Amino acid sequence: MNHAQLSKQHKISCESCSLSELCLPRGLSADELAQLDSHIERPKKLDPNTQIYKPGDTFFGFYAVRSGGVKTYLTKKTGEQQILGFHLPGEIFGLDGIGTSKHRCYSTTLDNTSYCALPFDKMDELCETLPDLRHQVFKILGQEMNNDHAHLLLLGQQTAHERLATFLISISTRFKQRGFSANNFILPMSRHDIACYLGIAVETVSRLFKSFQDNGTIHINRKQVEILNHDALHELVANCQEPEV
Amino acid sequence: MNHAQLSKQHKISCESCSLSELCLPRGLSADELAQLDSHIERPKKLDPNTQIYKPGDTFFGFYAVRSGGVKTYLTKKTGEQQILGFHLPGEIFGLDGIGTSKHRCYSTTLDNTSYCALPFDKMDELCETLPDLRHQVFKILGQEMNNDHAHLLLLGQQTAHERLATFLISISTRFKQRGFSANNFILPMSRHDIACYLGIAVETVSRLFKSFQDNGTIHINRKQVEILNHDALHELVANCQEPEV
DNA sequence: CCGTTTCAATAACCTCGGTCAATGCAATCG
DNA sequence: CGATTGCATTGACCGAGGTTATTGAAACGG
Repeated sequence: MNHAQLSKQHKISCESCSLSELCLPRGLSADELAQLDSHIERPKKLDPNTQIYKPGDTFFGFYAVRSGGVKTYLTKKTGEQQILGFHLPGEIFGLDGIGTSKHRCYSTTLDNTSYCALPFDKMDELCETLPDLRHQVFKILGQEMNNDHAHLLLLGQQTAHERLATFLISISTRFKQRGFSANNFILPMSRHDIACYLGIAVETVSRLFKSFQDNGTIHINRKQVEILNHDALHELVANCQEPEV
Repeated sequence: MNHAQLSKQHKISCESCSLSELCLPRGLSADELAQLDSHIERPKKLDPNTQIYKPGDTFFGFYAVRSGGVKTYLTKKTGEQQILGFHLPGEIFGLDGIGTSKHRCYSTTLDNTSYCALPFDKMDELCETLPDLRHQVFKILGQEMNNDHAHLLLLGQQTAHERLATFLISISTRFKQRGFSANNFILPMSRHDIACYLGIAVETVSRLFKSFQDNGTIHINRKQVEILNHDALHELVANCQEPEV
């Protein structure tokens, strides 16, 4: 992203944002959007590996990734991380601590990253007068919960193969939603981060990427992934996920 | 629980409920409580192992356990369960599906169980006029999220020993909050359920209970647990949890 | 451009905990 | 009360994946 684009970005509103259909404004009317918009703090640009908040910090409110990517994670006292989620453009993060008014986890950029922000108090006020926004907030909290539940199923019941396949499918799907190729993309996170998200060792991630490559399912070079056999990937996860209802 | 107690229970309100400080009404004024109360459907009594809802069912709203216990879980296509949570008296469940208006998981009683219920639509209406209730709702959603996050840390980063110790401490703490003994209680769930919650095999649960008993940490007979060495249990989990902030 | 650092890949080894199978033990019921 | 059923325990075995150590390959900084 060059400087011209960036400075232009600072002037944009939710209304003109290409991510609005994936983000908080989804489903709001023009009038509602305008009210929301006026309280949103416009993109802040951050370097890779920058901490946005840490446990104990005062809860702020909604953050929405605008470009780049963010990881949220917990640590054990010994330092090992459990990554709770990767957040791509259009996705909301920062809601942990909505219950305690203090953050419980860490949040760190993966890449050059910019995000928009909406303080919880403003959101709360708006919720009083804008039922659609209130519903949207519940919806986002609900999706967050559903993501966590799927992640619990992964960590509790899936083999390492299944976990990595699930992960690749999830990333691929989300890139596609954002208008990028579903079959050719660059992983925004390190092997270490993938391992911490999936609850396996880095070495296992390496071995499995190699094994997926050896049987022709994917081609991978560093962070560049090409999915060669979409069906093979889906077969791997066929029996380890929630049945469709 | 005998019939006299039960029929008496049907007449009670949130105001007179001994669990209200653990439950949805927590922190509400008398007036707010009255408004909330009028929309709450009073305890329904269920047999053990009764399904309350399943994936695909229309989302109802808030359920609060009044007596007994409830488990919520996902399944893989092959049938294996991942238990997402055990819900003791005063705890809220049923919020999965708040995002999609359809439930995503199963919910089943562990025991003879009764619960109160508040339809989502009523809650939503009340949220418009009762800021305290709205905050309480956000708080409950946040706690739910924090629980899930701690559970993710457990499944992703803890050994089987640590998982079982964490589990025992959690149950013990929650019994204590409810006015029961922290060191002598009856597990409301089967070995199978414990295993599914912790992401380990039933056999491992048995072996670990035995090993905890052999080194004098606990005494266990079927579902009856006595914690003999509280400190030993806490030492086991000392390094595998989120540091206090 | 080279030395340093960081991240990823590979290999050898080993252990935790899963799987399979048999047995024990309680509760339930005809 | 003996038979049945379902849950829990125990033991033997073994393999997926963790651990440790080494090498390789980009990225970075001077």
